[in-house]
Amino acid sequence: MSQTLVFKALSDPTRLSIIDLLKERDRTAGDIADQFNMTKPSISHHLNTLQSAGLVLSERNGQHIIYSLNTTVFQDVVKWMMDISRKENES
Amino acid sequence: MSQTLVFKALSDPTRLSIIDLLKERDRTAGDIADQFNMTKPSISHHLNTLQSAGLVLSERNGQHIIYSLNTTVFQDVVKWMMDISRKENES
DNA sequence: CCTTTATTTAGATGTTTACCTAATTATCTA
DNA sequence: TAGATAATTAGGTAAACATCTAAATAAAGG
Repeated sequence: MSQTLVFKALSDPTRLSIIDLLKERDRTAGDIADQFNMTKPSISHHLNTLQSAGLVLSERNGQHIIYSLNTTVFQDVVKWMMDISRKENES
Repeated sequence: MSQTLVFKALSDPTRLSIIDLLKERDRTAGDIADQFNMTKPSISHHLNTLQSAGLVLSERNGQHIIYSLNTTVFQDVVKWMMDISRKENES
């Protein structure tokens, strides 16, 4: 996991909203795009950014591509962050 | 705390390195700049980005400005992330 | 006060990013 | 296999970002 890549993927409001949607349930690309006032290609680009960072997974199901959260990467980031909260001089 | 602003601040390798340095101990702006192959104004800009996101705090001490981590914001992000790991359909 | 040291602000420039429209690829079904 | 539907890739543009040099601000010390 590239730390920078993950944070870059999380640094856009549209992508954070996509994560919120996927938190409820897995969704197709079109389903996700319908929730936004933005073209499908733009959403596709955002999904690709999230996937490149390892934050989401995709699986084709016939004509549809279903996106889901990859929670393990979130857990890795949590570990890194908790380690910061617990600073050297406080450990 | 603006989620997007925090992640944007974390999405740069130089800024992540600055956080690593501050994890060891509080440091002056010049001390931080000395650790990088980059001009002081550039580092100053990065510190400003981190501070705007609430990730670091600064305090003037005579000629020096001392930077430190604001761990509470990291903890807030951890909470948000842990909530994602624990998805609706799994709770 | 004048000089030195520490740091930031301003202004300029090349690169990256987010978005759009148009075109392409992949799959399903009649 | 032709037409419809789902999604991505390609190409272009405007805004944002990282970096630099030069100039400005702030404090310390002779």
